[in-house]
Amino acid sequence: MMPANPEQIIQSLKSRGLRVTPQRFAVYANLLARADHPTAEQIFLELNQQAPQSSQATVYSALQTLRQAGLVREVLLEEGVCRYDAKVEPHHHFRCRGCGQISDIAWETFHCLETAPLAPGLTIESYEVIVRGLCDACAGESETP
Amino acid sequence: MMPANPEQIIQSLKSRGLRVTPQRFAVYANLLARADHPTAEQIFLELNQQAPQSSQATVYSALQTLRQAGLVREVLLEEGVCRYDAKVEPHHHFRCRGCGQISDIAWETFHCLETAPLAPGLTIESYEVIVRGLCDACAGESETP
DNA sequence: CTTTGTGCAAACGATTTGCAGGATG
DNA sequence: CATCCTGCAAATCGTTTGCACAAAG
Repeated sequence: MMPANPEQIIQSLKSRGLRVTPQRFAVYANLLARADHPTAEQIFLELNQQAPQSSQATVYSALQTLRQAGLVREVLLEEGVCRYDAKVEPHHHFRCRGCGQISDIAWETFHCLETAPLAPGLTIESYEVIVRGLCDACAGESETP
Repeated sequence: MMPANPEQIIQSLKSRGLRVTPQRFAVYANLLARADHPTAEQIFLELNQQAPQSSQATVYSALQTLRQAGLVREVLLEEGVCRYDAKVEPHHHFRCRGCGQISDIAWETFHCLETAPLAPGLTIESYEVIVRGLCDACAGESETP
């Protein structure tokens, strides 16, 4: 992976034909630096924790732009919440029912479509496995109720 | 499958300890009769097409109740839209990028977890494969642009 | 008769929009 | 210097809530 180099971030933006603005840079850099899968609002809050850097509308618009440029991906695992992920290479997700934490699952873990031809007439562009359950910590807690 | 029998619907509701009201019955019957995966609003509109039968709030509340009772399942494939599905047995989904249509994929099509032990410490409760691409019709349209 | 569901309208949270001013390439 | 981005506040969309009335068991 090895992200976080400012030069690389700027290059990524430029290579997609995007203007490099402080706000857009900040949003993308923040997302690259995080291992969780934050919502737009979480990014907005973290960016402006020290000093105001970016308005709400700008964070939303930056995320849309980044998504259209293919630098960022959305993750939809909960009702009414749209999360974002700077890791665009294909991978799967696990969501803990207890704490809501979302973790990545390596792509190589499953090979679903290689072996199973889908319904005829469907052109497959991508797929993803979503796993739900309890993480280590949450499973331990609910063990002895 | 063979749903749609009013008696069966009433029995399903009762068996989960739910009161059988006309509105709740209508919401569940409508969902059972549909092959698509409608949003709450779509159900609301279809129910009230002929004559007013159920208010918006009641449809939402009925769906919540049915979901808690395990008679209905939510399907999250698009940003900001929560769809519902009366087919609660495990299965996968395909979403067409062109028309947005969602179709079911039989559970037997994939067997992901049987062969792949996940990360240690994770208790798996369920999983689902989400496939994206183009359906027959949409693939044909975009063939010669 | 007690409990639970319904309808309405107002409240709500997340996201989008219109527009004027500002920064980027 | 033309284009695109930002910030603000208002608008919008889907969903939830509070409360009085009505219906189910």
